[in-house]
Amino acid sequence: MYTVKQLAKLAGVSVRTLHYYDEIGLLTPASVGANGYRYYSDEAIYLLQQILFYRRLDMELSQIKQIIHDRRFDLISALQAHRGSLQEEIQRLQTLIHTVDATIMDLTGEIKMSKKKLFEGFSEEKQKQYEQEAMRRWGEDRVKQSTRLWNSYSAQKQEQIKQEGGAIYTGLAAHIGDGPQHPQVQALLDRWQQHLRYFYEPSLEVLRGLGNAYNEDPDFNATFTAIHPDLPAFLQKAINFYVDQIESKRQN
Amino acid sequence: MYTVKQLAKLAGVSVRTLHYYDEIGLLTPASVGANGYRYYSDEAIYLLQQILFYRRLDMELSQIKQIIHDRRFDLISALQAHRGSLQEEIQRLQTLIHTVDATIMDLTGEIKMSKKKLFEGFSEEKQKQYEQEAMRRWGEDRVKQSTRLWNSYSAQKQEQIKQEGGAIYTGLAAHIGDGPQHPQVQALLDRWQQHLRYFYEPSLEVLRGLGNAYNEDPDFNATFTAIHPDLPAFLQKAINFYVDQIESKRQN
DNA sequence: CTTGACTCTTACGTAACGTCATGGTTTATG
DNA sequence: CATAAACCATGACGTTACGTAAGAGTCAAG
Repeated sequence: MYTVKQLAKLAGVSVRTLHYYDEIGLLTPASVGANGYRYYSDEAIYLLQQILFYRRLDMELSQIKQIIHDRRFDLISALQAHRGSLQEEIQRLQTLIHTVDATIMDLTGEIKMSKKKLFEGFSEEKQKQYEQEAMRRWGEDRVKQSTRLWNSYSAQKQEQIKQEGGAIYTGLAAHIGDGPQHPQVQALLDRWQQHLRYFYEPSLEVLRGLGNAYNEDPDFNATFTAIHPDLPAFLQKAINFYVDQIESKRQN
Repeated sequence: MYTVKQLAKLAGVSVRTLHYYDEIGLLTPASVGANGYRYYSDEAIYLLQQILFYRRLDMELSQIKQIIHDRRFDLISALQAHRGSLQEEIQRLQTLIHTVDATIMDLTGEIKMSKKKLFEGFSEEKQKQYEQEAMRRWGEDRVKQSTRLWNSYSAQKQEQIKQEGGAIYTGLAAHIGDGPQHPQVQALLDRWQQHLRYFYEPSLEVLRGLGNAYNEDPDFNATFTAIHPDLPAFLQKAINFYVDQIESKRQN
């Protein structure tokens, strides 16, 4: 038999918590003395540990109550449903982060750059729209040249190139956790630069432009976000670091 | 001038919300009539929209109050700090999901399989511990053979092999969003099977064992989780699908 | 003047306790 | 055995951002 204080200390919770759990019928003492004192049995330790386990998973006490006391309750389904809501919450937070990023960029004025849609673009109406801006930024002949270059590929080759582009982006997404300066990230940017040959002469200027481009174009943005919600911001940082690095090497 | 109802309808919030915002001094009416009615000016629309924007980012009203009313407040830093807490929350939820997964697996009895630590293992004390279990499962000579094989590589080659392994895992992590049955995932598992040649004869049985192994071994588990929190569960599903597919092909 | 739509303030409910406040009980000590 | 320290109890308020009445006053239209 344990008093509140003893059980609380054993389980590492507060006395108030035990009072509350008694109040809502989640964990009731085995007996109550004539003085009103709560006395808990050994079983309470086990139950409390279960409760604390589920609580750590962010489950609501009402649901824990069912899990613990209702034997017919389908625990697996409950856990799976809980897992689902955790996933949804993560999704929600990730879009929030994305909005915050966009807001920060908007405020710091790191915007107003080029437009370009690569592995899905270079075709149809959108292309013309991008072309105009690109011509202004990079000069008419370079753009026309790259368009000719692209059109010279077979449809199959074009598809293959697009896939390669996609692989690079997903590869970058896989290393988001490592930070933009990670060697593997820089290596992928190297690959990207090579990849850009399929479209035009891959200057660092163009690369930097692409890195900043997503912010102005919702479609471009959405493309990267679809791969990974953090990719746009990550890309920008990684490219900036990459280009700076190469440019400083050149100066030496 | 707008009454509460009018402003509420304009902004898509409840009257109670406006009352509350007035109460905490977040959005006060431009004037209050002798009858006690609140009258809001056009500026309130603009302010309210700002408030609602920050609210959508899950910021607390007290902080929004500072942002809106305290001109000296450092908005950028606040947003960055907020971004940080969102990130932390995501991290926390991801580890929760992982725990939930482990619990579900534990309950459904999808456990008790092999142990093996690949691109970080095959060295030192841990190896012996794994070896014993492996011998029981896969037979003594096969294990000894694989150990001999591994030791025959140069240190540099071993490093390279480990890196290749890592690349495959990060590749898999990049496709988590596509689901375990995605062609690219299956292709990566193909590569994995090839990769396993560096260690031993890569049977499907071994592959399936690896897929299930993470659950029993915290270290193995941690290795994959470090790459991507969802990778362990994802791997297991993907491998099962992959192995099933190949085995059914064989039968035909 | 009535009716309906609108306004106000007051206040409880939400989740899971933390934090007093007040008063009774047990245990240790002199 | 008296007293103090430690422990027990219940009650109630505070936390966040409102939702949801309740009760009462106000305004415009018919």
